[in-house]
Amino acid sequence: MFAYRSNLANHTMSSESPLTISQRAMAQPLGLSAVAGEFPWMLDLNERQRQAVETLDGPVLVLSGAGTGKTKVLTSRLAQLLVTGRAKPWEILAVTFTNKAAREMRERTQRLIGPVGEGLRWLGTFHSTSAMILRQHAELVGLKPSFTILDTDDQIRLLKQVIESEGLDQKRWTPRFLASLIEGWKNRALTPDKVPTDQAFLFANGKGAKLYALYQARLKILNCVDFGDLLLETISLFLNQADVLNQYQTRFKFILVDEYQDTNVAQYLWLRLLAQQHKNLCVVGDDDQSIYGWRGAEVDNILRFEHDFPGATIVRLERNYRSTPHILAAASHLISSNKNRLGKTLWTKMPDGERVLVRGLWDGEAEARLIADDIEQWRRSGRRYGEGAVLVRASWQMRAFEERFLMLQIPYRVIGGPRFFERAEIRDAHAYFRLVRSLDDDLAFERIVNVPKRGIGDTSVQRLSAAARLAGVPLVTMAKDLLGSDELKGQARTGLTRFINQLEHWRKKALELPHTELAEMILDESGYTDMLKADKNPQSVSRLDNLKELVRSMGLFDTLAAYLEHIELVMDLDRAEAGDGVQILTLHAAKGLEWPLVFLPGWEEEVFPSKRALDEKGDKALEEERRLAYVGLTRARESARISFAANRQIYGRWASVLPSRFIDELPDGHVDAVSDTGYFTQAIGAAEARFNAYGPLSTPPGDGFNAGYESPGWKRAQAAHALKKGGLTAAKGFGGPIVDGEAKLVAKTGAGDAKYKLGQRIFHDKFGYGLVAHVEGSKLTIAFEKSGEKKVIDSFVRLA
DNA sequence: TCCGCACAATTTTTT
DNA sequence: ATTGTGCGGA
Repeated sequence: MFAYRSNLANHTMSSESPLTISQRAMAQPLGLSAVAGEFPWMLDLNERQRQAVETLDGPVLVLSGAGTGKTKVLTSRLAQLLVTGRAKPWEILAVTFTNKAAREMRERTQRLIGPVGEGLRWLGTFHSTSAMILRQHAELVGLKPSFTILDTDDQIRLLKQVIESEGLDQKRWTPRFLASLIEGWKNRALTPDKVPTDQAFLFANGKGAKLYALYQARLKILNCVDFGDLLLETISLFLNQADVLNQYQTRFKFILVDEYQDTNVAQYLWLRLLAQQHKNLCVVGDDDQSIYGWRGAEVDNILRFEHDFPGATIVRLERNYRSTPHILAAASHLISSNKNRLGKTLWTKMPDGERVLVRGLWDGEAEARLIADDIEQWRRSGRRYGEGAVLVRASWQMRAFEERFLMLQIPYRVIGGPRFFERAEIRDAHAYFRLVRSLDDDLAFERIVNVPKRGIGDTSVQRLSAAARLAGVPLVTMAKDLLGSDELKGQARTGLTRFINQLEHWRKKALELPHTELAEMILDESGYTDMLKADKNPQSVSRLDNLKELVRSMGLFDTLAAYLEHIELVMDLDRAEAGDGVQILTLHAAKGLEWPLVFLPGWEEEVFPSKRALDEKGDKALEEERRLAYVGLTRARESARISFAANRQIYGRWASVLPSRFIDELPDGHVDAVSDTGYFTQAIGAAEARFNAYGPLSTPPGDGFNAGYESPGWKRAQAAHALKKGGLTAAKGFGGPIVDGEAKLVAKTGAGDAKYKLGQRIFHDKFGYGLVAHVEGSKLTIAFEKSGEKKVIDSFVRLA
């Protein structure tokens, strides 16, 4: 990796300096000896990478394939800009999507050039950078500099109020749906007045835009913004205040963007505005790894870069330092089925290694068993668990592996899932703190006024909010007024009185106590911890732990205010990454990571590519799914092992599934297809050969399902789709394939045979309870209690 | 106000 | 299967 530390003084000068005259003239390595010939990081770069680092002027698009050293280029470029004196740290804008990426970029830059990197004020996420700018000029867009950044939960609650205020049916028009529409509009930089009519009609018969406008108005009143606003408000600030825009355009001499393929329209406009003056915009990305279209990313941004920024230099990073040739060839061939791409040819100098393994299994359980066994074997061969990862399309697929790993006592870690700061208990705690910070934080008040239960139910809160809105005062103020009158009675009155008094009490204590002690006091006195302790739910123990962890992390900040300010944007306290364990994560979460051994299970039609994605977005989604497959394959350094099952339990129902079309798109020469009938290497017509190998496993016998038996998987998938339209479906209409009396049973027994014995009582999802009347391999004849004798496949049945 | 039951939904995820 | 949500009754 980076062998070079920050001792610039040692750099030798050389007449073969790569710098131009003008660069050399300007070179001012920040107080260190000027004109270092070869900067140390340069020695570490290949030709293309070097070009990407040295082309400092004008628009630059660095197309960096998987594993081609993208971050190295970015950080070297930062170092280059600083050390050659082309820019002061504060004159560089460097944006990423995640805090993690920003942190990594900062750290690695500092490793190259030392503490100079600390001065990079404008290295951050799109959102944090926008927030910095916006706080500076809040008044110009109708906000106070202290504006609060809403999280999704607050946002939904606010939207709920807005929808209610319009007298709409919450059930038909959910806040969640409106939130996703508004998010989509904001991603495309559409303010309420710009929402196209047809779009507005997606919600409540044309009220979409109006509700959006109402929501925005409420946000302003509450002095809040949501994540989308951070970008949008900044854009409108720039558009409406030429002097402000000019100030930033002048300041940012150089702009760097990471993961450009993930930018949405708003981010594109934002960048275009800022880059206008110096035009030194360098974007780094890979169109083939664009997998976030569903949340607004526009692959077009990267595809159109040359057009948008005329005269752009395009640098292709194609030398891969991660994977073996077989893996690269498989991935490259697969992705070549995509039409919408710029095109790259990855190559490597690595030795061949093993081919990509493709294996068909009887069902999901067998798949988990196989993968677990592989991992054990890997481990026995002297490797670590942590070198392996299981990459799934959707998180429900993780459970099978967890169960298996648990059984075999294979250590594992699930990456992703609910984030620490998104857990209910953490947000409840935050709501308390926010309310203590400022009493007019109505959203915080609403969240915890009855958590734990204080006898202040929905009716009381509704009445309170109505009155507060009418009077135009915060909820806490109105609550005090209300308590002075006889409006509230009984439990609600006692509860609210106590709550308000506690708030006052905590606010006083806030002045004397260190904030961590205050936090503990609040959690105790509010009854929150007692509530969790009393909760019999097994999760409440870990919730209490989370609260302890919360208080601990607060200790890292000087004040409560500093802490709250920080968490609004930087919500990714990494949970402890400890120990050696197999990692289980989604393909999305795997982007940017790598492992020697990568498992890619569940390559089945409707699972991967995901049926839902295809239904919603058709071909566009198919290409994105394919990119996801590409991302998955390119995570592997030494070994990539794809697998698919013939039968899978999805949402509690058994379904017979077909191999993914992506399997047919893999190139023959680089893939080994294996089934438990033997070991196959394809010479000709690989798909067929491969298919035949899987045939016995993956083709459920029965009417209609033999139709495409001789053809590749995709053709059969099409046949199955056609059948489905006619109502004859294995996945939905029936609880599983039925074996007709007459049907030739082509399938032989799968993994474990004769699981069932004569006379056993079983349960079938579709037909209910019955007794086993006859067993023939995996084919069972069952006498069902309700529907008589039927023939079914054993995997669709379980012991009753 | 709270609790329990019926019912529906169920990809991916960052800020 | 699982999990969250909304409604009706105690």
